[in-house]
Amino acid sequence: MLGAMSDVESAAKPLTPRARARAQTIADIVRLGREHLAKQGAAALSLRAVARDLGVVSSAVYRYVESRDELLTLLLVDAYNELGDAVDAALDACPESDHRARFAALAHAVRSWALREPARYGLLFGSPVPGYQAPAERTTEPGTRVVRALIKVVDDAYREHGGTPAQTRPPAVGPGLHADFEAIRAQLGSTLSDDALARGTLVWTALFGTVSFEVFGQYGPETFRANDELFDLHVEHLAGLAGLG
Amino acid sequence: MLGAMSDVESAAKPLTPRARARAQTIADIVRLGREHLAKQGAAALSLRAVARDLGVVSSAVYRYVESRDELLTLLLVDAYNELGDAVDAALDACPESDHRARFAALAHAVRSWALREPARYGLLFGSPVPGYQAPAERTTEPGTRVVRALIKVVDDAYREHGGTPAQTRPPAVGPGLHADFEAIRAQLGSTLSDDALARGTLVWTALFGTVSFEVFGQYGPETFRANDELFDLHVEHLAGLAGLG
DNA sequence: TGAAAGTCAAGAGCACTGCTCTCAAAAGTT
DNA sequence: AACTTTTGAGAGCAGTGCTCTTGACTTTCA
Repeated sequence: MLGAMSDVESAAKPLTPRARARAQTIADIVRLGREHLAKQGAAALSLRAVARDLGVVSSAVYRYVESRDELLTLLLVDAYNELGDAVDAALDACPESDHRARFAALAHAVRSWALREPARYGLLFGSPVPGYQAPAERTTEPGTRVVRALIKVVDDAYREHGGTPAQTRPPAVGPGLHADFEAIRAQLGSTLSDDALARGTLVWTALFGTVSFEVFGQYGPETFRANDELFDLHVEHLAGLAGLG
Repeated sequence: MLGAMSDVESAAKPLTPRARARAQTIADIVRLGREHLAKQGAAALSLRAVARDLGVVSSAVYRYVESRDELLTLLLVDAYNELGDAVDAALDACPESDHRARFAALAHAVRSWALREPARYGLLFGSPVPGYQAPAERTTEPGTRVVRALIKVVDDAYREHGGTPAQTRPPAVGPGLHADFEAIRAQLGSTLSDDALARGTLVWTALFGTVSFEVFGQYGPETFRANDELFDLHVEHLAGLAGLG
């Protein structure tokens, strides 16, 4: 889709009927691919199945999409942009000045999109598809939209009042979550408070989030040379968050 | 491996030569599967390739392993236990009393194993393999070893002195990481301090870690009913960590 | 208008996958 | 020695990505 459309756009000619039909077919392929991706995940994405749904023989789709990996790249960019759009929309609906609310909006936008599109989220942030290497020149720009938005939020906050230290009063735990924590305490024989368990689960998931980013190469190829130091810092903060003085 | 051995063990008979050979063959299959998994990832794991390496025709391996999914389960349990062993070993090498050091040891054990075995880590904590559903009765016990160890660390600390509040003095940033942060600031036109960037990256990865846990179902099937509340709490803490008062 | 150029879908085919079935040989048991 | 169980081989089915050739169609241009 992107490739074909940019070809057409760069030519700046009125679309010939043929070019229109071609762009439409590629758009259809991406749409069907997205549906398959959403249903079964990236590893199960099959060009032949897309061809069947398109009502065409399997070899025909190769006229429009170079390979399965090419389609995967199209879908990757597609998904990154949809997530980026969701985050941008959530931020736009927030007052410029309330930085905490803006962060919360960003976080919730990421989560709702991920829950709505688990397989596509998995393509972006899960284990890499074997044998597939995303072409950086096409994926880094859309792939960094969320981080850039996050940095802007934090940057704005610091520019305004130089980083407020974390509040220490624990946020309130609602009844539903309290019941979950009760069950966990019973199951594991733990005596940790609701607040400690909330922090603990965050430390747990954050630990694996940090490790996953490094293992799956989601920081970007050349972002961090001092990965060990970065991880040590993160562990320090997580230990503090867990309450391990 | 597990199935066969438990059959033999439950019979409590001395191993017949045939049973010995069978157990050995299954062990070989798991070993070869682990090698393939480590090289190409779960989605590319092929029973036929394993059969070739074993020097046997493809249908023969079905005498030992019910299906590809069955082999995947074997490898899943295998990986969980190796990670669990690594964490336990790291904890055993730590003084009982230094809870912060124990947490750091656990974290570093997870990270080194993950970096050593990226594809197997991906099987455990990446996007789910399409069409494969891990049998809970065989995977939950080994799959929860790390969390249980983590909870024990935190529990011990709280039992001893009731949860020390997080220290507020920022940990020192080394020269290597400082250079990385300089590059990031230059690239993004940010003026955030090293400490703010360290916290920011942790917030970033932690956000996606938390979302991934929920999307990929790594909390366990029935652990949290109040997922929304839990996420809100996590966002609160992350906002605090990011310095968004 | 008519021929050349460009574009397209179809089909066959290759090498791979998971998995099932049958059959004969090997191994263990009585 | 006869019988039973276990095992490996091979064929086969349905699926995959991808390539190549062939014939038909559309656009362009003289």
